[in-house]
Order: sequence, then structure tokens, then C-alpha cells
Amino acid sequence: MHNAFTPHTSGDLNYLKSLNRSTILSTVRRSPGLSRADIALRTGLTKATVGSVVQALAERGWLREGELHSRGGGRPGRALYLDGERHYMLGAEVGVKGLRLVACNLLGVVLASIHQEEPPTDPATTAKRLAALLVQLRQAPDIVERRCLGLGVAVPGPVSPKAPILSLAPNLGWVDIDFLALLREQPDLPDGVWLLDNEANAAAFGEFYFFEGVPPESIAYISAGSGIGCGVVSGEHFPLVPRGHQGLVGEIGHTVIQPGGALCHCGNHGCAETLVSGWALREALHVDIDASLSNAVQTRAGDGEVQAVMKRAGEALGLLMLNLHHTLNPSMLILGGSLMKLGESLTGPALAYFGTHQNDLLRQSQTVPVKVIGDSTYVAARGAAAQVMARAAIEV
Amino acid sequence: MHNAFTPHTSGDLNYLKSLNRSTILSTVRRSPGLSRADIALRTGLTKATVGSVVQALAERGWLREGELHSRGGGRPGRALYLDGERHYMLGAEVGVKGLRLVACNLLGVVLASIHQEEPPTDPATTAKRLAALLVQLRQAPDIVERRCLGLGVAVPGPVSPKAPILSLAPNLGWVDIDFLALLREQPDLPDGVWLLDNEANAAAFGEFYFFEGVPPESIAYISAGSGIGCGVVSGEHFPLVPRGHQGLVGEIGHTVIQPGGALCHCGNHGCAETLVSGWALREALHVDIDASLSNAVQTRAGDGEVQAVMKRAGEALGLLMLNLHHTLNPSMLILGGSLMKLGESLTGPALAYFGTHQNDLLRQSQTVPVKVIGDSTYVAARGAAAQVMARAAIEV
DNA sequence: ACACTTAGTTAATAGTATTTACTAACCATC
DNA sequence: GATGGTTAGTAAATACTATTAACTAAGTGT
Repeated sequence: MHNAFTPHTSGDLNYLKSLNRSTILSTVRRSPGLSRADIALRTGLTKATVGSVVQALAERGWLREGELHSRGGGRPGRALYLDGERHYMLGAEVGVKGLRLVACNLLGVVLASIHQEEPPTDPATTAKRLAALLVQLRQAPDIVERRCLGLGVAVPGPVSPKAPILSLAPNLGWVDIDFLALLREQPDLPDGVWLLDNEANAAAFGEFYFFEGVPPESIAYISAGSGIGCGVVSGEHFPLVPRGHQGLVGEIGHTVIQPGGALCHCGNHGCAETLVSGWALREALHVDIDASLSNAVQTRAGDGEVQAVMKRAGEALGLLMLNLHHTLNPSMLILGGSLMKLGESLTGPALAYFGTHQNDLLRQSQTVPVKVIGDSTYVAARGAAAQVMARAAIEV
Repeated sequence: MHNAFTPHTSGDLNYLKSLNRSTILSTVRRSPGLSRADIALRTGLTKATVGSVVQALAERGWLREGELHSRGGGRPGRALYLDGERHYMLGAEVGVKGLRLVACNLLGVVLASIHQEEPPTDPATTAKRLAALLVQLRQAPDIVERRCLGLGVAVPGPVSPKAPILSLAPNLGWVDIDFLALLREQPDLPDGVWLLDNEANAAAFGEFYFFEGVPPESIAYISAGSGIGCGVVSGEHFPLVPRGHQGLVGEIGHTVIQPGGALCHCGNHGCAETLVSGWALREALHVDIDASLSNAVQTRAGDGEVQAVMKRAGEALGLLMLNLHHTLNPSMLILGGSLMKLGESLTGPALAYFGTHQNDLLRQSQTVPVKVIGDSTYVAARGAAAQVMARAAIEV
């Protein structure tokens, strides 16, 4: 199984143990600083169970004790935190424009990263390049003495839910690539969990798993770059990413939102990607394929044509957000991807459209919060690392 | 919890037992006639565990033994089936046009049903009507001596995922109704599990749970009636229905597929419901609100205007199916709801549009199968009953 | 009649979380 | 500064789970 977490269907005692261990771990992840007693209260487990599990997790370097609580009353509890010192996870993104790698700790803090701006060529060569960068990354001083939990790789296309295989990467021209197998042929690579996932799914998972602040119930992460995809995550203790029958969940770039509209490279007319995506904007703005889109937009900011194109693209994005709201209904939307570098000119119309249209159905005053990530360079790579952690946590 | 099945987050030994019991039950449901040894092989449980669980389930009237296998080799196994004789579940649909009730057994066979074509008025009166019909239904000869597992109610609008409350039923003018509470005030009602769910979700659950033939991996059930909604189900042993933050998952009738199109009652322009829904078709064809839509379409079948309207509506439905494919990616689509009575004139263009557009993305030869349910009178009610069974199975 | 094979049950075993009783530690008050 | 009250955490005994290993049951083929 390459999923971050696939619930077992039938259970032995081992499964029960691992379930409770993961539950306790995720409780601390989502609410750092709880005491054993707090955890027992929240999870419904007994103090005794929590105590023994916490002890085991502390010995293995997953949890550490912190300061004493001071709530008055009786004996103060001992705060518990994820231990950020003894492990790390590797995450990599094979992007259309280059490779991105991170190593991060259990708290989601990036300990080291590498960003190489050079488009992938063929799968085998790319695997070789990636392997070399991984070796380099693992030599960073703060990493060498830690234990590696595994490696997650994010790729720009749908991954089969049956096996960790990249079905299609339209912008790379790759079809049915077993990228992890290619990677495994390389020397000096880490042990542990190895996972492959779609870039938007990985990003969504990471943003959900390492969310700072009150954790949302579920999120949809819209990745707007060369193409446009979307990842969905929900689940308190075991965040699940729906993938669907062929791994096409969240391929919203190819939902038709303008019947009879422009021809998409997928063969249909009026796909969302014909309105809001890297290649659609380049075409509409006559920007060269290698030139920086955001530079072009900024230098021609006063240009009426540019403003019109951006408004149209932004509203298409807002419409996608609205349709997502009525289809997957996440409790939070996150916008990421390289297109977010275009800033207000894109997000302005998108948020305006979404804001003015979203609440007509239920007539509730509450709005779905939207978070925009300006620089999402390492978001997918870190998300892949997060998936490794989630998977490793059920084994420990 | 009003969900059919909410996985526990932390587990005691009771939970483990119930998990294995449900797993075994669902294995027999999906593959009737397996032996204990077959089940052990499929689930990974040991023969001893399967044996003891099967014994308990047989004593309680959930499983029954059947014929001996004849596979040659050693001692033949004893076929196991769900026991259709000792229990029943009640399911009811509060529809825009009337009330529908079923009682069915563990195999999904409808033992008795009542269909009352009279639109609901206010919630309290409707609850009273429904309660009376339930009493009547339970007096059917094949039902009185059985044990009732509970009651599921399907309603025409989103249900809050937090509590069993109908948030909004636009076609009834109901807002935030605790229908089960109103029902509970009535006399002579059954004990057991009580559930409330959206009509499309209930229908989807039932079609998945009681699927005849090789069970699909996941399905989306599109309910096209006065409005247009959709339910999604996946999960081998514990079918899950995603509901989302506000219960809006599958509200595809309000996805915008024609920007700047006709005004929808939700306030937006170009929602799918403005193209394909009962009220949109009535309006386009100048059919009276109470008259039969299918009669009108059939009598004017040669009419060019009618054909054009139906083609446009059908293609909008096909487009919705396509967008669903790229958003939720179910392994099977099921079309139901009262609009299916319009037959080929609607489904023809829909299937044609979906068929010619669906495979361009992955370029795989496999197509997503589509099943059309012509008469879906009791589909939602039976689905609500199925949810009761799924819920009761984890308690037994 | 016999060996062979597979199905299913039984009793002993290992492992899980819980229960119950305990110790630890802090606070307020006398 | 000792004492009682309160909450946190641990330890040992207990109840319950699924597994293991050995068994019986019931067919087929020679």
C-alpha cells in the first residue's frame, strides 16, 4: 500500500495497538502540550493505556516531555510534544520546472532543502538526478545523526490508487511510470517507507497534517500551476486523501465550466484549464513558454488586455472554488501553486467571485475560509514527507 | 452519531470485536455462499476467529448456513448467507411529491412498501403522517414477528454532518428541521437505530450496499428530480458517505456550468439545475407544476422545441457526469430520480455526451459504467434502510 | 479399507486495554 | 509547617480478544 494510511479491514491485537498509538500521536500533533490525562480524556482511552503508550513513544523518540502545567488544583500534568530531534522524513517533488527536496522533522519544520530549476527529461535520468540530490541533502549537519523514516515523492499527474505508479504526466510526456522502482535502482538511498503521490494530494496532505493553529475539519488544496489540480484531505486522527477509481479525484482542471469554449489539450472544450492555468495565461498574454509569467504580468500591469485576461482567469478560479464547495464541501480552501506568484491580480477576482457567490445556498452567515500560499515552492515536497510520517506512525 | 458508520478513533477490545464482526458480515453480504474457510482467507482472520464470530451471528439471526460446497478435494465447506428471515429495517423518504416507506430484510429485499402521493406540508404534520404509515407498514403479515433494527429517513436537502438535522429543503420551504425529534413525539414507533440523511446519499448508499453482482469499488448516484443532487459511497467493508463540512457534498445541482446563464433560485447564474431539473424542464416546456412531465414530453415527442430542450438538458447531465468523473472519480455512475422516467430523450444525449468525452484524459480504454434506474420510487427509502443495517451490524 | 485433503472446532497461549489500588505532586487552609 | 483535598500518573490484577497448535469431521481417490 502506498497510501499514507489505509484503514485495515479486519483487526488483530497488533492493529488495535497501532490504532491507539497513532491516535495518541495525532492528538499531540494537533494539540501540542497536552498531558497524559488530557489525552485520556479526549481519546476515551484510560490513563493506564495512555501512560504505557506514551512511555513507548518517548523511548522511540516520537514524543518528549515538556514543562509542567499550572492549572491550580491538584498535581500538575506534564506537557507532551512531538520530538523534533530524533527523526526526519524526506520529501521530493518532481515538478514540471524542476526538482524540489526537503528533509523535515516530526513537527513539519524544514531542516534542509534543495531546489534545482531544471525541467525533468526522461524518467530514468530524472530518478538518477533525484537520487544524487537526496544523497547531498542527507549530508546536512542537522540530519546525519537522525533516523530517516522514509521518502515521499510528489509527481505532476494522477497516481493509480492500486499501485504507486504515475499514470500520466501531460506536461512531462510521461505515461505509466513506476518512478519509485527507477529510484530504487540508484545507490545510497534511505530505508523506511517509500510513497508516491500526486503533487496536489501531497500538498493538501502536508498543509492539513502540519496545519498551524486550530486544525480544520477538512481542506481542499487547489494547485494552480502549469495545469490545475486539487487535493482533498479530511480525518482527525487518520487524514485520508480520496483518490477515486483511477486517481482522478481533484482533476478539476478538466471539469468543463464553459461549454463550447476553447479547446483543451485533453480534447474537450471549455475545461477550466483553458481559462486559468500557466499555459492558458501564457497563450492569452503571448508570453514565451520559458519566460516568467509573473514578471510579464507585473511589467504590463497597467495594460487593459492583461487586466481583462487576469480578471477572466481569476473569476474562473473563483468559479472552480465555488463548484468545489458544492461538490466536496471542504471546511477550508487553500490556494497554492506557481500561479499564486501573480498575486492580487489573480486572487483578487477569484476571492471576490467566491465571496459574493458562496453563501446563497445554505444562507448561513459563516463563510468558508480561504488561505492563499504565495510561495509554495516546497509545499508538495513537505506534504510528501508528511505522508511518510503518517505512514510510519502506524508502524513505529 | 447519525452516520451509517463512523470509524472509531481509538479502540478497546469491544471495538476490535465489532470491527471483525462487521467485516465478516460484509464479506458474506458482498459474496454470498462463502464458507468459513473462504472468509478466513479473504479477511486474514484465522479460522478459529471466523468460526466463533459466525456462530454468534448465526445465533442472533444475522447469518444462516446453506448447502455444502462441492469443490472436490477434502471436506466440503458449508455455504453461509445473510439470514433474510429474522430481522427487518424500516426506510422512509420524505419526498417533494409524497411519502414513501419500505421495510426490507438483510438482503435488501423489500418486504412491504407504502407510497402516498401527497406533498408534505409542514414538518410536524408530515411527521404525524409518516408515523401513521409506519404503524400501518409494520402490521404487514411477513413483518410482525421479525425484529426491527431501526428506522432511516431520507429527506430532500442537505443534512448537517454534525447532527441529524435537515438544514434546508428548498422545495418544501423547510429550514433547520429536527425531523427525527418530531417523529419521536409520535406513538407506537420502533426502537433501534434512527438515522436521517439526504435523499441522494441514502439512495447511493442503498445501491452500493445491496448491489447485485460484482460490487463496484465506489459509486456516485445522481438523483435528478425537482432538483439535482448526488451521493457518493466507497469502502469495501464499511461503506462511507462523505458529507463534507456542511453536508453539501454532491450538491452538484448548484455547480455553475454555464457562466452568465439563467438565474437559479439559489441566486447564482448558470447552475446545472437551470438546465437539467424538474423545474427547469417544466419552465422550458411550459408544463404546469402539477402535471406529469413525462406525459407532456411523450405526447409532444415529435415537437422540435421539445427535442431541443431535452437534448440541451441531457447534454448538461452528461457534462455533470463528466465533471463528477474528474472530481470524485467513482468507479460507477448510477442515474436515478424522477427525471429518469423521461427515458431515452434525456439519457440518450447524456450518455452520448459522457461517452464521447470521458476518456480523453487518461487515454485508457476502460470506460466508467453507467447504470440507469428507470423507476427509483423506493430507492432512497431502501437506502435509508440499508444505512440502518450497516449501523446495526456494528452493534449486533 | 486406506491414505489424502480440506473444513471446522477446541483448548491453551499471548497480547491487549481496563479496573482497581496505589503513589506523586501541588494547593489551600488551618 | 503540617494536613486535607485534588489531580496526575503508575503498577498489578483482571477480563477479554485473537492466535496457535492440536484435534475431529467429512469428503475424494486409490
